[in-house]
Amino acid sequence: MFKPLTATNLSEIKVFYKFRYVVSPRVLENIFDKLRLEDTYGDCKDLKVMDLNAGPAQQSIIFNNRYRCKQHLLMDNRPQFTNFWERNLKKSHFQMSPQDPYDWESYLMLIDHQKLFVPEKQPRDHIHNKFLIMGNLTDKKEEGLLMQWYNCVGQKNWLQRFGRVKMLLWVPTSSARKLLAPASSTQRAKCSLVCETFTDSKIIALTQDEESDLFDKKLLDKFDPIWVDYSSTLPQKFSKTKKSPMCLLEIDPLDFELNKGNWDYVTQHLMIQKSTPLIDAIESLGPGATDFFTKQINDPEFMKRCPYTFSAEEFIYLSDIYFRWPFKPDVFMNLFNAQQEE
Amino acid sequence: MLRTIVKPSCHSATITNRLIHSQYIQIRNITTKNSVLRDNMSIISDTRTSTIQPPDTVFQQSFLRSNFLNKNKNRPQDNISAEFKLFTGTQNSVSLTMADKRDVMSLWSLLEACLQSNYTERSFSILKSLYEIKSHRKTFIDDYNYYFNHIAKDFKNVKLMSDKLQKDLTVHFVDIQPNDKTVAILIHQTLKLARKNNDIMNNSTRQNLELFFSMSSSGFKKICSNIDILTLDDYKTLHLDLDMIRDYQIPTNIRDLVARKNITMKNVSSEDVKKIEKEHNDKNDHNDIVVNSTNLVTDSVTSKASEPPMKLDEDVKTVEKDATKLMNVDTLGMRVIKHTLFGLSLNEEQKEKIAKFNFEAPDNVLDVNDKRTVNFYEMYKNLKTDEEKEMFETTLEEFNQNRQQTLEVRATDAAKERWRHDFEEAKARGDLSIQKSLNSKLWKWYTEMLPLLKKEIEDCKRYLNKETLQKSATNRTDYAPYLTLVDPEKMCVIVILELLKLNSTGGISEGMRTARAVISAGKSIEMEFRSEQLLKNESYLLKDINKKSNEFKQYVRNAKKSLRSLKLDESKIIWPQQIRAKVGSVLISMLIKVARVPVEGRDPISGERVFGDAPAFSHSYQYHNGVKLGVIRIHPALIHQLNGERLMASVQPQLLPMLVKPRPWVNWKSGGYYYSQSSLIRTKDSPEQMAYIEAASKSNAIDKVYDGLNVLGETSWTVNQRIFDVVSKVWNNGKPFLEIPGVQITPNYLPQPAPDADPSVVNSWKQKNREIANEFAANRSMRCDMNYKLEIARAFLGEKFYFPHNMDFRGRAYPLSPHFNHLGNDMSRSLLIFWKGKMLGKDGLRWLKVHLANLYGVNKIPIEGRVQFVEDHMDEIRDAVENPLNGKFKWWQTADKPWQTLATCIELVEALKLENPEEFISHQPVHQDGTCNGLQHYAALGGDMVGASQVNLIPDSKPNDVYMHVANIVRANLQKKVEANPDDEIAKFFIEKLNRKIVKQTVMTHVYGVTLIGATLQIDKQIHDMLGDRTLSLQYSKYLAKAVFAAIRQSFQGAHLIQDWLGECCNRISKSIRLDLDKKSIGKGKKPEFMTSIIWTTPLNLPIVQPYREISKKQVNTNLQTVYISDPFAVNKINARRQKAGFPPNFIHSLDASHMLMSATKCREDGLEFASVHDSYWTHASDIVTMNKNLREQFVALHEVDLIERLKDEFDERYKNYVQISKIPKSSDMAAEIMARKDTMAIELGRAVTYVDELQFEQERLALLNSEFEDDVKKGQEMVTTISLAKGSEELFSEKERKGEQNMLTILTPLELPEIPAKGDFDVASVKESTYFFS
DNA sequence: TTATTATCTACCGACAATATCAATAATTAGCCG
DNA sequence: TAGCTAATTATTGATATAAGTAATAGATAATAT
Repeated sequence: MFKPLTATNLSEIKVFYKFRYVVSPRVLENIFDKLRLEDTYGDCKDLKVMDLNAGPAQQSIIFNNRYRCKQHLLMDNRPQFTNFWERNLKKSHFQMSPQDPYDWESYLMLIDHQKLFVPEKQPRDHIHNKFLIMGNLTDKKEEGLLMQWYNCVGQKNWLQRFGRVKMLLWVPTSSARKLLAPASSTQRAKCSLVCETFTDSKIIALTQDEESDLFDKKLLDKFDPIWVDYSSTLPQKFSKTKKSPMCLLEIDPLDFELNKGNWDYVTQHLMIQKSTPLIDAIESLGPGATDFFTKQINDPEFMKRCPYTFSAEEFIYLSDIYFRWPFKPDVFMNLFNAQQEE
Repeated sequence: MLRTIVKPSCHSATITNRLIHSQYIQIRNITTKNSVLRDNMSIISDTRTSTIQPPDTVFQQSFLRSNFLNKNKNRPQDNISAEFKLFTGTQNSVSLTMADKRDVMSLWSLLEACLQSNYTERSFSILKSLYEIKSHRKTFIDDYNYYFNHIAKDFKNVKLMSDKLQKDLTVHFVDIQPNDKTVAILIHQTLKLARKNNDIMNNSTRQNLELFFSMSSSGFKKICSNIDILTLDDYKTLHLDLDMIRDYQIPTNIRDLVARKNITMKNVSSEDVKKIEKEHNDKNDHNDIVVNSTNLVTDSVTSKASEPPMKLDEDVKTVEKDATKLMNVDTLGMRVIKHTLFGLSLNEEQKEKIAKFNFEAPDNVLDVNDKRTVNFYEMYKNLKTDEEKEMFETTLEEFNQNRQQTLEVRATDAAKERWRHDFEEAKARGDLSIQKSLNSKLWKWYTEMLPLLKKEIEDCKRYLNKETLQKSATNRTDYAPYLTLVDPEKMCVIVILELLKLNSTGGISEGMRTARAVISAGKSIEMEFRSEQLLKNESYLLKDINKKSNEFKQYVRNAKKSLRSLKLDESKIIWPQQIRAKVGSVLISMLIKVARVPVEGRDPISGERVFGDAPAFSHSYQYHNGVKLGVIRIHPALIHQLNGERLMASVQPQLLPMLVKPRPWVNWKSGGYYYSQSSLIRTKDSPEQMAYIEAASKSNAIDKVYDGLNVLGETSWTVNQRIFDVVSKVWNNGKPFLEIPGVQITPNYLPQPAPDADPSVVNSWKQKNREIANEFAANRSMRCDMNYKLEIARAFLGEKFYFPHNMDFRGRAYPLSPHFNHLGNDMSRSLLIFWKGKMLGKDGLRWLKVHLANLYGVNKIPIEGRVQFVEDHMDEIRDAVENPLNGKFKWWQTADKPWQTLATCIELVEALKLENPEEFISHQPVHQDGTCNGLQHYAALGGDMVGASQVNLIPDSKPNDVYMHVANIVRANLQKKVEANPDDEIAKFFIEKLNRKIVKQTVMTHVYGVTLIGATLQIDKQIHDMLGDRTLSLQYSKYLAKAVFAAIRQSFQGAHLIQDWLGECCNRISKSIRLDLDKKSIGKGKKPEFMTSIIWTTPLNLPIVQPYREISKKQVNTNLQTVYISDPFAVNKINARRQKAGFPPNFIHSLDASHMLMSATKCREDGLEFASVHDSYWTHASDIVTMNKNLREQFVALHEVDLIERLKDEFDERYKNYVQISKIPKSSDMAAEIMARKDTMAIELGRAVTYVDELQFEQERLALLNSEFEDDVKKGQEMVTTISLAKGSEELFSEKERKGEQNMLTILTPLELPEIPAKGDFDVASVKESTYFFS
């Protein structure tokens, strides 16, 4: 049992790098109550946890007190936090890594080279029951990394190569809104499709603010999240720009099989003109796409619909058609374009 | 009834909006259902009123030094004077606010379009809009005249016409007075009607004419000067038949034509013609060859209609150029050009005439009947006497006049014919050929697109005629007037060529950016339209003349020739960018609809090959850094057909080298090509720049600039065939050679990693492939560019040609024709030689050798050493000439500039073959380059002794090398550092490794204001291989960059002070505001936006306006997508950073440009051929000594005036009543005073004082001071404002004080520029004796 | 008014984001006795 | 048909987009507090 950090401890941290962390033990306990991780990890005695951008690590402490997992690694490369650990977590049994969670190399190093943290590889027929990823990406700028982690689920690489590894991520509420936007929502974006196609994502908790107000009420009702007050978070003093409304997502990867390259290409291009009827938008897949798709789909009503109304399944259907197109352009062509000259 | 109730306008509606709105209401009942005016103005949306205003005319009076103009006029050869002109407020257009100006421009283009398409009603409503723009009123009559001239031709009688005018000017356009042009229109129409009704001598006609003549106060002569209105017949009738105008009232250049009583237009007796011909010939003192030669030329304008379609196969085949065939030669664009060149090949008669020349040359050159090249250059070279040469050139010139016209005007026709020809040929061979032949495809697209386009044009016309009641497509309302201007056939051809040309541009490998495509397509249409207009205007004056009379044509031609150079005041109308985009997109979307290509693919499931057809183009998007980018993709199948090379289509036929001397520059819009309009200055659509140039042009202040540019344009060139042969051999080989990359069909991408590979692996794969794609694209574009160059060179083999020039905004000259010119790379330079040859002579031979050494890279040793160097390498040189590619030594290939080296080797060896090499006729340009020209000017300005000697301004026995010098200083400084600190590893490293090359780029770019990090990266590029580690090498580089900066500062102290002074001036000016600025632009309590750009005039009076402003872009809807384009007329605050960074280099460049132009003029006076590449000057070897002398003298002449002082004087006056924002310590007395005054002001006003108030008070004070009444002046003197109190604050507080102090008060203070730094001891006159100044 | 954060980084020739949605302005349609 | 409101259409401004952020580091402008 490691005592949760006190306000005095935490006041050592001066800068939060625009991130936000829940530090109230009570709120954290509530959250874990709701998560019911026991259902997945049982007694947790084989559970390994990777805690990315762990920050003040209050959540890690509460978690570990509760579940006593086999291995718990905190990763953060920001001096405010690593120094804080140095001073306050010396006696904990956390494994601390000062590497950059942003850098893919950090994981290769830890797992493949130094073998300091080696998760078990499990088949994809169930959620991984010995490996959990926790993380905090609450700065808006980290949205890119969040999307990449989501993408890793689709690619089955990075930490997701070990199986369907659950992720508990604190993310900006605005990002969560995009990710969870259902079909026919105006918020629907390509990343919503990533989320819907590759994961089962749920809102567990969120801060109440103007961002959370923008969430679709029905959606929130469905998740029935825990409302977190800013008083249970750090930093306490913040300006408008550093408010960082945030939201905890429980992300369970799904089992799926598909040609990701084609799928990416099709979704990306169609979602550019998401409110344009398919019949008009489809040609942007390549010269002659209209002819081929119209013939293959053979459903004028479908062609009249707009991409933002399509479900994940419908996009898979479209990317299957794309796959069958003999004259399809190389989906990687445009990845190499557009660089500046000397 | 007019609607009288105007709804209250909304908040955001600005002045212009309101204006438009009210007009709309006024005009409603004139136009029908559709509101034309809304349409008129719909492209005008952003309506902020301007705050860019040049100083008003009150200021201007005092600015113009009265003696300046006279002085200049009387002594055109005058040296540079310390006087300057400001060109402010001299033009109405300048004093327009920018927003108004934009409205005017938009309306102009619309007016032009509507009139050309005869939408008179609509045109009239546009006129009304123009009339409503108050600031435009003064010149409104010109617009009205334009309109009136168009509609006047439809009047049945004179009464109707004058009634219309009467009504317009009294009812609709109150207060507008007719001017001389209005009168000219009335007269012309009256005469025309009279002629038709055969009552010229009728009394009423005479009465009408007399009445009209009396309408304008400007006098008969002025009225008669409208040669764009009055025709030759009119002049004749007025002068000869009616005797209403006198001889001297007729414009001089056509007086001769009119005065000849015996020529009537109806019947020209053959005797008369002979007489004329005789007179003409006598006058020119030509012999019979020339007389005959005149028949070489047919009047192309008159013959155009009746001319049979070109027969491509025959023409092209008969005059096959005798040169190595190039790979990819069979490309579209070049065929067009070649065809036009060949298509005008000599007919039998012409050949005969040419054969009459007394050639002394091998038969193959002579025999024009042989199916070989007509190589004018060989012919010319082989003529024996100067007389014959001169005669030959005259003949060629006349012959080329028409070829030039064809080249500029008929290129699209030629392309189209070519396609059809290829299609028919392919059809004859069967379906397969059609599939294979690119041109056949293009023809098919063309035929399919044409009906679509015609239908669209019909729709547009219906819309414009209000026939259609249903809503038009929203974009059509904007583009409709413009789409009806150009022949649809031409538009199809243009848009097809445009799309093919843009393949692989903008970083897209199989396509192009949509934005760029639509805009350039629109621009091309506009250019075509403009060119047609020019053509129309040209023949206007003579349009009534009987065209059938064959003999008379010659006469006409002569008249035209004299008129050609006289096209004054050409169209200043430009289509708004949005219109270009819309026009372009409608055409492109049509092409996308019809253009298809056969394609081949593989069924992913069965694996079978599948054939089909697909659109050749498709519209799509890409993401670039998460940002969308519209692209037009080209189907890979078509890309394949283009064989990996970009099509040659983009060689805009209008912009090739010219076959005749360019039209001389006479004003800012007139010069260069004959049928495509170019502007003196390459303004980036900046209205501010244009306004100043126009003002300068109108006041005839920049004639010297024109002179200089004309010299550059008159230099005649031809292609160096021997180099061409070598280059084409290398080219066809397809392998990399020197800087020519090898042929590569597709990039060799790395295979895709497994889908579940680690992200880092995927990323590095992407990264590497991106690099591969980049390199591939770079190589291809390089090869493409080379291909252009070679193709143009090939087309112009044996031709005599010229490069028309214009200037960038600093005054540096550039050829108008892209790709192939003397500013190009080593290869294109080597392909160019002077058409005229000059005997080497003693000096020439020597300089040819020096030149060779310079090109090789041996240019840092004394002249004699260079001569010696060449003499020591004669074996290698001979080897290079005998066997350039497979010689023993391949010496030339190791040169700095290999191709030019080879060219010079050949010239030298040829000369040495002669018994007396000094008698060799040389065509090779020999260069004289300044040693770091920017620093030369800086040193002269700063009077630096050390600096001046390092850049060879001071006579010396050997040339100095700045780069070496700087490197040495750096090394010495490092040495000291090591002595002080033996552990300084970096210093030690560089003491060992430092060389000239490492510092060269940094020294060079230092003049351009390179920053520390920029220099660091440059140096890093040089050294990172030595160190390997990236972070380490950057660390080292930064260290050295600092050291280099210090060293430069050390040795060019004076120069540096100047540079700093320029920078500080710029700082202050760009943070200043006009006292009388639009107060509304200042937000409540906010700081005003800075709008003042740096403006100065060069020693040649060219006004230079730095165009750096924040750009504001808007999305514009087009048929394909929205495009994001900037509105050039938007009023934006300046970009202070760029203003500051750009000013020092721009100022220096404006000086070196002046130097060049002055030198050019001088050299031409001395009879030299002259060309320049900014700071490299070219002439014949024999003339180098003269040129060098001229260069030095002109440099001295330029710098004899203290140019910095001149600049300061100019700034002081130009920015006289400007106010800058500054900070002073709160603790100072001045601050206290200002605060106190502010408090009293606040009490006076009863509220807190704003910046606006402060400005208002100061303005009041100045107004009082300038008042006529003594009382007021006295009041003004007594008045104290916060700003008057702040006078002198800049000098009062030093930089340090400002930095150190925490508590600062922001104040407004009159703009004051820092004192000029003291000049060093260097006397610029010593340059006259400095041999190595340029070498 | 001051502290933090974003931007930009050598001149010229030279060359470029876009779809969508919500809010608001402008225009048209419709209404009635 | 005048004069009003309702309905429709056009315009404008804000926002999201993708998804390694190649390296650098220091001055300065812009923005938020």
